[in-house]
Amino acid sequence: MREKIREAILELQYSPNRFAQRLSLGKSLTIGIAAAWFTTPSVVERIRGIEQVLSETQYDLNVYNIETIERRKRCFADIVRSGKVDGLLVISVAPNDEEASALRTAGIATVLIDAKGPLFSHVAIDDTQGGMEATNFLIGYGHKKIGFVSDYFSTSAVCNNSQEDRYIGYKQALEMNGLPFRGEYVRNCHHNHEMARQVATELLEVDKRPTAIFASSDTLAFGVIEAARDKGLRVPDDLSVIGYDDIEISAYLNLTTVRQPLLESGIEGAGMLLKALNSGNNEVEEHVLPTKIVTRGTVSSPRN
Amino acid sequence: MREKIREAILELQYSPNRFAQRLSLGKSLTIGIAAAWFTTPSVVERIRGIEQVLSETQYDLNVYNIETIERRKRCFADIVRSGKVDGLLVISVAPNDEEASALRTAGIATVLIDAKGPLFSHVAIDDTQGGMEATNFLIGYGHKKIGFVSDYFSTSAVCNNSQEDRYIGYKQALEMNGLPFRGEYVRNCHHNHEMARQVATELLEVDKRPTAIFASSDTLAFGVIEAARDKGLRVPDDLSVIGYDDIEISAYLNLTTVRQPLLESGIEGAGMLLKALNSGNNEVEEHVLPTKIVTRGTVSSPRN
DNA sequence: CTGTTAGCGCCTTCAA
DNA sequence: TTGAAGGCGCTAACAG
Repeated sequence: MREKIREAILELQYSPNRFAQRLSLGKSLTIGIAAAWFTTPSVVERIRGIEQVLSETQYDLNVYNIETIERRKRCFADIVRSGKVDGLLVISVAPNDEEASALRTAGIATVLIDAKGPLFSHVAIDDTQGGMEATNFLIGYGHKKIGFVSDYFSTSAVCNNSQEDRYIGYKQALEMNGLPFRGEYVRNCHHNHEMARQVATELLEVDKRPTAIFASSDTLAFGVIEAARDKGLRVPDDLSVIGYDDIEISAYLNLTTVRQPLLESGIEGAGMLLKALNSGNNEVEEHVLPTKIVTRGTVSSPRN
Repeated sequence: MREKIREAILELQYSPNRFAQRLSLGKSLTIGIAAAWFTTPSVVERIRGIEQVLSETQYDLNVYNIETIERRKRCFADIVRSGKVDGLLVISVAPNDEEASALRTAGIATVLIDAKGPLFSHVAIDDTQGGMEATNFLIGYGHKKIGFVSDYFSTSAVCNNSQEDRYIGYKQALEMNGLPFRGEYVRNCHHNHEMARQVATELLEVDKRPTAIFASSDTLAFGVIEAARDKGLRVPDDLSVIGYDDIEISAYLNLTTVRQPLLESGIEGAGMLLKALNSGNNEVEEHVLPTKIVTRGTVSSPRN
């Protein structure tokens, strides 16, 4: 008799109406991704990992763009109120305290990717470690005057601590190796290569200019290289440059850089969320993914 | 009395349960995007345009990834069967006849972006025109031996005719200007710069090598430039190169290229879909967006 | 203009 | 094991 039903299901191509299911179950059967997903290719790559996992699943996927602070606020508020999603993946953004507790009390399982927060499970990249490795890598080549170029820390709208963590790693590496920290070797700018070019130009005019620069993203690294080119400095002969991210174009431009496991971060994050959703428990789990140096052509030993 | 209800709504923060609404209305109140959205930055940019429009709307947004032919099939089948979406935006892919009529009979309003199809409204880019303009641009500089490098036409999984259209434009421009078409000036390869580098290398070894190459995408153009560099040819002095797309990195690399209105295509497509959804009529509308040449540093007059 | 009711399609509980 | 019924929250049609 069960058999008969099974046959009928096949014959009629029956599949349950999701909307009725949701209404009846009081669940949305949907997972949300909140991300500033148009700002950088890396976010897209993480989303790709998530999608890879969730497509094997019954869950629908809703994507929310939180590029501006206003949209971000609206998005979180909406999510809590509407019950649109059973689980939420937040990429490269840490919800503030208010948002976090709202999410928590609404019982929405939440996993942070590329961000940390005390209330939520997260899969973060060890940016401090990555920054340290990058700096150590330069030191290993014999550099002693090492500059650092990064975004402004924690831009208000959408932020995690990755920029700052890389900076911390940079400082730690200097310290570990008994190298002095010099404030004028550190520059911040908005996140595009043109701005990086400007600040790098200044940086290269400093007294006892750096022989190597660690840029906290590949995009910035390209600006640094432009600045070097402007001044007639050859890379890596006169100036070594290491980036961070390993975006697609970096291979083409032969940039030595620090790669973070983007796809994997999405896969892991989605896996964690699924587990939480299935088990119903919401212990906070912390995963930290390692970075890896990709050696290409923009780092060498300093001359003289 | 209406007033009382309004007050209560505000006071209780009431908002209707979307799932119940959907069930009752028999509508999904959702718009789907079907795209191979991880393959190229341009797709992401189009999605961004769509999102910009739809975020002002009551519609939810569901994104479907149709990177492989199998997923594509499953996606369309699922969409028609499940009634997951009221409207569908398809990016850079033309549904085949079977899929198209299924969509049609299921009454799912569909708009194609960067693709054409007789059954659906679409906003397409005039790639033939763009290919013609690029070629004419080179001819305008005095080039007579012009090569063409592109993807293989219509890769099976996910395709529109853009590559082929650009090729047609290329041929038309030659013809219009009384220039001979030479088969050995045309090369196809898979879509990455490494492959382009290989075929361009061959192309540059041809008897009476081209003095200019039109690459049907910027990524391929970079491969062409690499090939030129390998052979000690200077760009643009010894070889002019024009690309297509104007992806972000092209400005950085100073590539002369053809820009297509990516964001706008998303905005327009979403607008058309909304209009169709609201009016209920499903006349086929055809929008064609123009391309524009971005003059930078990789094209000059041929030497001697 | 206000109030009531049936029904959307499913799941869960309880009765047979 | 199988069947019947109530309810999820809303909309639409109808009655007062």
